[in-house]
Amino acid sequence: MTRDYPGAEASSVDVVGHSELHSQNADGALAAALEALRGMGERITSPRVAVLRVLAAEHAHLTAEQVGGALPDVHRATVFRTLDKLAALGLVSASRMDEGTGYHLAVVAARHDHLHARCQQCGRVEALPREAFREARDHVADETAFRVNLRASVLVGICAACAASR
Amino acid sequence: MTRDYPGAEASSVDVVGHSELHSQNADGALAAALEALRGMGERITSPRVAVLRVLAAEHAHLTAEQVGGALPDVHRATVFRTLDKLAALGLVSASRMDEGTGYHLAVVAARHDHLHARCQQCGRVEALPREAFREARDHVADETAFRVNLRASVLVGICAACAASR
DNA sequence: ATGAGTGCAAAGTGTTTGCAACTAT
DNA sequence: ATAGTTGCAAACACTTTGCACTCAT
Repeated sequence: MTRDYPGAEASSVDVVGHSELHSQNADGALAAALEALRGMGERITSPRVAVLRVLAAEHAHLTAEQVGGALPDVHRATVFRTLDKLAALGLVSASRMDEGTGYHLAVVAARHDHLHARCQQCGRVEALPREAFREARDHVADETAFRVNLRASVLVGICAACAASR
Repeated sequence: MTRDYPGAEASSVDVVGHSELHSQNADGALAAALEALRGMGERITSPRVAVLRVLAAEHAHLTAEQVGGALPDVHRATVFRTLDKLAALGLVSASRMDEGTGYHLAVVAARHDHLHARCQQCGRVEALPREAFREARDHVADETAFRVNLRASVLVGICAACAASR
């Protein structure tokens, strides 16, 4: 489940302190995403490549505006349509954040098996180990019958950097 | 900390299966909120009373649109301004949900010491016991230095009703 | 060649703001 | 009386849509 696409050689990572790692694998992830796109019979167009490249380069969740801002030559409407499509195809995962909908490459997300956490102060989204919350989730499921979906949830808090600077 | 305002007589509640309970205390909570408003030297106006009444009646998080929809005689701009103000005063708590910003009475939130969970299917927000997640939060804080703020977080999952109906 | 995908412009949403009238204090 | 609030309308930012054209297949 972890190595099911090319360019996944550096798989065993700790979930936090990840940011550097992604630039290393960015093109691998990009290639993988394009491969997947092609495999699904979808067309490889320059806007799609561009959007995927942006998402592959940044680990953080990016809003449509941020993606569009990084790609001045791609029309905004196309950015929205492309992100929607990629999300529908399952290639990127979308989650609602304070600033709008945030997108990032699903392969990256799946590989990390993480949980999203957004810093209330700086707004950055980072990844937390999901296992830590599994027990709590199961406990809650037993007690209340509500089944928490950790993958889809976004926790909120204060990141290490912001905690340090105050 | 739990009984610090009038109308809080039914305090010891399990956090789930709460919906009925709120209608009982709705006017108590409303009175408390108005009392607090007054105490802060704020003016008691009919839009404010109306908005608070709506929030006191419904336990679920309501969006500005829902509140406004319930109050056709209050101008939308006023609904937004009122909710903003009440949130700034700390009388209502605001959290970003899929459908926009959700608001509910802070006194209710504080009393319940809960954690928000939104059903991916029906969209309803319910409360989960917060304690279940404390350990996980502390564990994550030790390991990653990210301090999860459970009060501000909104988990996502499938509620009991939706899980049953499929 | 041909239909999916794109760019553009225009229309929707949901939210905010300037200002005159109003009203709780 | 008077400062804080409201209603209105207009502005806003973000997202979606209709349509003609382009380009990957």
